[in-house]
Amino acid sequence: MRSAPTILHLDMDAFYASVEQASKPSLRGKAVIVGGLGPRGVVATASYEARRFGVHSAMPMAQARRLCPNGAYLIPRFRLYQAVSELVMGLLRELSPLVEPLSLDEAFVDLEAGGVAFDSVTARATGERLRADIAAATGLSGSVGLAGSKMLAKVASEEAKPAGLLLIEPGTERELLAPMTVRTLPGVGPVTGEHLRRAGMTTVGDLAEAGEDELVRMLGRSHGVGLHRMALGLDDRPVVAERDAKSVSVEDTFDVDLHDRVRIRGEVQRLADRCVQRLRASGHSGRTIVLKVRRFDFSTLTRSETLRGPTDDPGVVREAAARLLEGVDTTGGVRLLGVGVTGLADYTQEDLFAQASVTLGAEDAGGGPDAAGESDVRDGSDAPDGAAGVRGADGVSGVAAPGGAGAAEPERTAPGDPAAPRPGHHAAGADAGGASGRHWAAGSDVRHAVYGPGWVQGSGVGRVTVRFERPGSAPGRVRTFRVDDPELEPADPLPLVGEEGTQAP
DNA sequence: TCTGGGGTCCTTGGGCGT
DNA sequence: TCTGACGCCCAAGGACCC
Repeated sequence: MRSAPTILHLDMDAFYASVEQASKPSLRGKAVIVGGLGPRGVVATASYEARRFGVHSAMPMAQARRLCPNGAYLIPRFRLYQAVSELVMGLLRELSPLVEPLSLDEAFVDLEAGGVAFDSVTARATGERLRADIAAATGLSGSVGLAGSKMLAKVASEEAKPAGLLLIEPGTERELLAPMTVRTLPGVGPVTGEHLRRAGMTTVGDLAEAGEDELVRMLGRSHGVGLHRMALGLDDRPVVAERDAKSVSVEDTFDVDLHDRVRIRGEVQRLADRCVQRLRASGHSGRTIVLKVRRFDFSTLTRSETLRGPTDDPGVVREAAARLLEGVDTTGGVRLLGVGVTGLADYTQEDLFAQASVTLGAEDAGGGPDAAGESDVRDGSDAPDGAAGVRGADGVSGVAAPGGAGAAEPERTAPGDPAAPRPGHHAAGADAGGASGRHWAAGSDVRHAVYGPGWVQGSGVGRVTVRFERPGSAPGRVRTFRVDDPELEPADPLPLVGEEGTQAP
């Protein structure tokens, strides 16, 4: 806690949905829902217009569609969000070297360390200027909270939403917090919230009054002490610019539960490969391999194995994951599989022990960690590497053969594909524009040789519907083409402001 | 009518060396 | 040699966050 409100928390308003609205003028003022479009998708972000229908983050997509049947449903375009995020983070770094990003759309900034603010007046002015700079650079709005601690700055930005700024004057925090619900405090989710409610505590003031001992008794040492301090408005965690990753993982939820053991093994191998790609891209190796399995009834279990040293060898990770899978009962079906690596080493290093222990050991009496031997160093080349690519881009493939042809692959069905090409109706993997299979994901960017830049509004029955507009333009016209129209091709997103996306009226 | 993906942190309990 | 306390590592699960 410091004496001046010089910790800033920035939270971009409905970030993904706002970026989509900025890049697609016809969606401005409309209900926009970004998230997974498959049968088991959930909402990542809903625009404020959609929230009026009761749609919110983490809600199953099917439920969102019932509440808001006329909304525009889009898959996330992370590369675009990342680019916009970098612009915004750049503006924050102009204020201070101490910037702590929490996600693509949120960050803390220590204004005092940047020398740009030292009291309420200068802090507020800095916050206002930041909001204006973000609007100018991206066309988006963010909410700003200013306070003497991270926790309070975050509470302030939440209160300021949307498109506002709130500064909490030091000395006023306890009375401000007291009437707020316990869920306001970071770390109080549905479970803890209910736990507290049953004990008669619903407001932050109740927690402050209950005292530390009572909260420790209920919630355990760490959580109890932390929560009590927060309830009193006390929080001295510093803004930390660099945070080391602690784990890397990938997981997939399947449209339909997997039963076939061979198929399950294959998916685990794919996930292991993808996980290692990520691991390597981040410049890490890791020592503990984790397999995650979510069963048909949503019960989740994890199995892990710690090697003798860190590895980034795909063969080693694949084998460990496969071994872990052998110990898991999958009868009844599996809805999600995941592979992760924790215990990360700073940078990649060839660790002979790790490779050897997996190759030789592990199977001996009890699978103890004592499987010695350090021969047989490999680079993964002896594993059936080719298998990895077979499934190709793992996009959930929205246009898969309507009616029939499904027999070849009973699992992972094509997502609902009713003929009517409603906006954003087709599931799709990642950002793929789908050049190869001529699959046009709803919301993805395209360019037509004659009509210029646009985006896919929907596709089906051999047709793709494109709206031709760009950031800053007036809402554009819609045209429909054959999915294999040679004049239509996938394109990169245009910048939201400037260059091609000029600020037209 | 269901419940994503990528993370972090905490707790509990067992095994093991000293 | 046995036993208990302690600390550490590992495994598993759970809550929470965006």
